[in-house]
Amino acid sequence: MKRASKRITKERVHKICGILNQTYSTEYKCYLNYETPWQLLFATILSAQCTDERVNQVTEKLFVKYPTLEAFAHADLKEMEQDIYSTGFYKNKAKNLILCAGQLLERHQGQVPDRLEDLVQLAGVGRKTANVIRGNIFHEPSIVVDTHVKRISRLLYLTKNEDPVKIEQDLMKVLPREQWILYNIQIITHGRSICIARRPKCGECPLQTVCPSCEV
DNA sequence: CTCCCGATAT
DNA sequence: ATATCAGGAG
Repeated sequence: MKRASKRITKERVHKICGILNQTYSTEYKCYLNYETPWQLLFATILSAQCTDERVNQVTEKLFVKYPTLEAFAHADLKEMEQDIYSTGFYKNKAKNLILCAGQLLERHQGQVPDRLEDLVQLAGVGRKTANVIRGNIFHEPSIVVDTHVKRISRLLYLTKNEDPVKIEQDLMKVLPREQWILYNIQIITHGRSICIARRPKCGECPLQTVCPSCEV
């Protein structure tokens, strides 16, 4: 097959978005299960270096056992470590959940803040988690650079950077604003099903004609 | 930069 | 055995 151009042209970007929208869902629905904003925040904190499927298994029980921010804030550390054990990094995550719950109650009246500066001040919340909240809860156009977005955006030559902040800026320049949140959700779907980190299934990839890294 | 860290696929 | 999974903090 003819190698796709590495240039970031409007035509190639438009094609990429078109294929993604045609292939994957155009719903603003993430894969983490939650009922309230703070539950999405906590689920996202737990999702660091862990599959969202496992996070959902853990949070299903966790949000029943600890139904409120107050319950989290007053939880026993060792007990919560066991409750979230299988998500990995369980000591850090348990400590952060308890701390974060207290911070939400003290600083924000139990509400999840919408500003990036406030979100990243919370325990266990970095730029990626903050952008997930801004996109999914407050519907603020935002680019979420997770492991899939980083890997696949580089394969597509939409960025040459390694730094998540620079990748975020590159993608904001290139992608239409209304596509920002969708791009993230669709790329995750794509990264789990087709463009798998270990062994990308280029033969089954709908982006063959626009991906410079295509191995077909 | 290092450390945190279990579960799964290959 | 090793890479990878919706990263964040010191």
